[in-house]
Amino acid sequence: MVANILIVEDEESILELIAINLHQAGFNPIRSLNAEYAENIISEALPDLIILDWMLPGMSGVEFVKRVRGNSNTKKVPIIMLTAKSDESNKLKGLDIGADDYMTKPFSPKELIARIKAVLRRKNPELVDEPISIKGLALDPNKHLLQYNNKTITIGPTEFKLLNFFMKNPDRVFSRNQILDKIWGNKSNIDDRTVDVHIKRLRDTLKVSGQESLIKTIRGIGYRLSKD
Amino acid sequence: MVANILIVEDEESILELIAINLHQAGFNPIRSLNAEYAENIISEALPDLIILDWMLPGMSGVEFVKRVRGNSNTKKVPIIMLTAKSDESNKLKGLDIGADDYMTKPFSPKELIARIKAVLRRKNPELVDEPISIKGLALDPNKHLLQYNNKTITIGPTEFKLLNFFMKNPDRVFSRNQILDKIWGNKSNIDDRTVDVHIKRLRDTLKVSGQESLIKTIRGIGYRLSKD
DNA sequence: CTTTATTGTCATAAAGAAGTCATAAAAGTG
DNA sequence: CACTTTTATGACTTCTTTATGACAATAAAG
Repeated sequence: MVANILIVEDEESILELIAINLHQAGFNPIRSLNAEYAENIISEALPDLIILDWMLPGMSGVEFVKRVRGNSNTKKVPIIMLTAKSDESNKLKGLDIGADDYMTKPFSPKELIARIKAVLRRKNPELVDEPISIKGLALDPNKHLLQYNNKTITIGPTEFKLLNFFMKNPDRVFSRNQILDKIWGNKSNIDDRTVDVHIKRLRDTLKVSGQESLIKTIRGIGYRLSKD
Repeated sequence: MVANILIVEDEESILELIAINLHQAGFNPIRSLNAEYAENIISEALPDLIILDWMLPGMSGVEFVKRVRGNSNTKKVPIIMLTAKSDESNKLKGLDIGADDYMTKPFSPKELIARIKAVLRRKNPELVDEPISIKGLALDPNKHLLQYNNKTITIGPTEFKLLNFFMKNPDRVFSRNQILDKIWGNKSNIDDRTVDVHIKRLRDTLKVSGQESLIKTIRGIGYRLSKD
């Protein structure tokens, strides 16, 4: 449940600085010194977010964004652009061509982390490791702990991930395939119906809190958690 | 388990002043008059924290921080920067490039110690030698003593460090690799599973106090100590 | 230089989870 | 209501992960 963040930055010291800060913030940094190598990485496994320098040797940042956005597999990956302070005009251009946010250098690592979290919260809420509470159920990803009115509930790994996902995306319906993608990863070739079984197990787990119907079945579509 | 603190400061009187104060506070000061020598020291044995003057002959403090942060072996070492009062702008720059805290000269030794402890508490809580007590278990790092209701419990060195670490970081889950980093040091190439064995030994040790399940297994993730 | 403690590793046992499937149950449909 | 489609559930097997005991190497103590 750790977010993989691809950093594309040609200046090694900055690359490393960002990587260290991401690591300390609990993310998994993936380093790339140029856009070409970054494309290889992406084609192998989709990162959860890309931090991209505007100025790159070879393929430029703009070109890279265009290509990422142009490919249906990768077009949804959030991108944060890094630009030199002077290039104010680039900001608009960057957002225009599809970046989700931008930052001017030099920036504080703290702010970078904050922006990453903001973007992830918007795009992939379940990847942001913040405690969340719904209907008396409190889930804390850092502590890996689920409590109901301060009483700890024993819960299995997959059920924990499932519940975390649903709690961070309340009131939305997800198909079994969407759930498989998010929880099992987009490479798995697992049966649709396995989701049913885990939903069942999650409901059983939640029975002790009387919240066994927290997750509703939307017939023909999938499942949904209602936050109130 | 005494924290080694490297001081990089070209003015000898200040260097000595800091060193003496650190020594009195129970730390182990290591002196360096310039960044180049400091690098040698670091390459031999990683200090637990670095106190770094901004203005140095030869390689500057900024450059030094960059290099420390740029090396994967040393990138995690906490750094406190010392700057002249006037250089307010440097403060931001220093924090930007990766310092953990900064102080303006002149400063009081007392404040310095306080900041060191604050940084260590944040980065390496287990190095701050303060007694701690959880669920009737009292651990005193200074005395290297573990007691349960005033009865001394015999405990091995590694198990002591482990318990100290967990008690200073309660309620948080740590992966085996995080634990290896913290207890064995980030250079060791020790097997993951060795952690299991030491957890087992620690649990055995704690059996006499009936606290053998103080440290919980979080399957697929790691281990956690619950403080209540 | 013995003797004793401590360490890290390994093989194996034990425990826990995961995924699949068959069948029951429920929800739509006409 | 009879029939079809979809979901819930329990059982079972397989796969992973963790716990444990034993051992050899090393360090520390006497």
